[in-house]
Amino acid sequence: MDGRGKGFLPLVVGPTASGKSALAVALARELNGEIVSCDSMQVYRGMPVATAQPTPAERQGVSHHLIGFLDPSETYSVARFCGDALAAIAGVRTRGRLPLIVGGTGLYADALADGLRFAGPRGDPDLRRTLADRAEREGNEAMLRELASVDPVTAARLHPHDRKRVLRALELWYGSGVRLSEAERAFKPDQPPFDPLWIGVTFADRAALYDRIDRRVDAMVAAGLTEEARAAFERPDAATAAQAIGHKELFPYFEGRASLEECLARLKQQTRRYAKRQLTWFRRREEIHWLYADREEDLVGAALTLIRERRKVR
RNA sequence: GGUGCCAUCGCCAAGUGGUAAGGCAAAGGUCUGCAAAACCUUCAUCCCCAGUUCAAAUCUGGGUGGCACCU
Repeated sequence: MDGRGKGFLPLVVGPTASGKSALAVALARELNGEIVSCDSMQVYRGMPVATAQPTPAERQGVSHHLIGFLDPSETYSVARFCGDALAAIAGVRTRGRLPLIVGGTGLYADALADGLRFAGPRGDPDLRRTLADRAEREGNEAMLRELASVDPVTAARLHPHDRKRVLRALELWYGSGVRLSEAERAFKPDQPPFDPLWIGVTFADRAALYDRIDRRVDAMVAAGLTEEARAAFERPDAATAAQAIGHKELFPYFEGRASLEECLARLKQQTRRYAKRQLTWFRRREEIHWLYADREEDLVGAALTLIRERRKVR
């Protein structure tokens, strides 16, 4: 044993622009660690500004994993992330270092920390498309009714407008004869693979967070966001990458339908809403030790204390 | 100073006597192989005062504020 326990896994989470990345780098330097990003959009290449990937200067020599390694034409998913993250973590441990998970994609963080298994049936793009076409013609209500006849448990908790999830459940049933409601249980392992330490970073004052977001968008523009977005506009990304906030908001400007100012205002607003959603996601995770960037006099010190105390206990 | 028009939630905006549409924004929430996505919920008694009326955001008078034009 190296004294820190095989499965010890600190996770730094929180809304965008809260200062997660900077904190993580400081921790990594202090603890001989490497960073494993937990961000569904930073995985992509060609959008470093929009997704706020840490620059070489910001990384301060600390190794970062799962950032900018994937072509935007590829789709990504929780399942792929878990596989990639597990491999990255193993690599960091091999080097005798401490892996630090950092990122704002709550679903990914949860899935990784809880050790969700995705050994079951994969998605079926063709079937998915067929179902989507049917939903278009027959309506959401009809699709939900159909789901109710094969998987009443899942159907009961879904709203008819939530087409994405209704179709996903149907896809699973028609593709593999598995009910989503039953597959769920199989995902969670009895023995969690890690001993996670959740550290949340945010601002006690919501307005302060929103202000940080606005300023960061301005900084992105200064760093070349417009040029980056124009490239994406001219060569549209596929599936997952196209969902990122940062490029698509500027498209109306390129199309001459709105001013740059209007688009940037929209971009800031979308980012604020995203931060709000992140907050609701993480808030329900009670184990998170929250640190408030606008309250804490020494953020890094506070986080280090949390980590060292946990190690002592073990 | 005069004349005219206007005054409904943070913004836009329906409603011309019968008990306040809608959109945007905001807030709260959901979330298990697209999650920076998708979805759900909540959110005004109508500028103020007086009057007419069974009943007024809707009519009348006065006040206040804004816009336009005139001197």
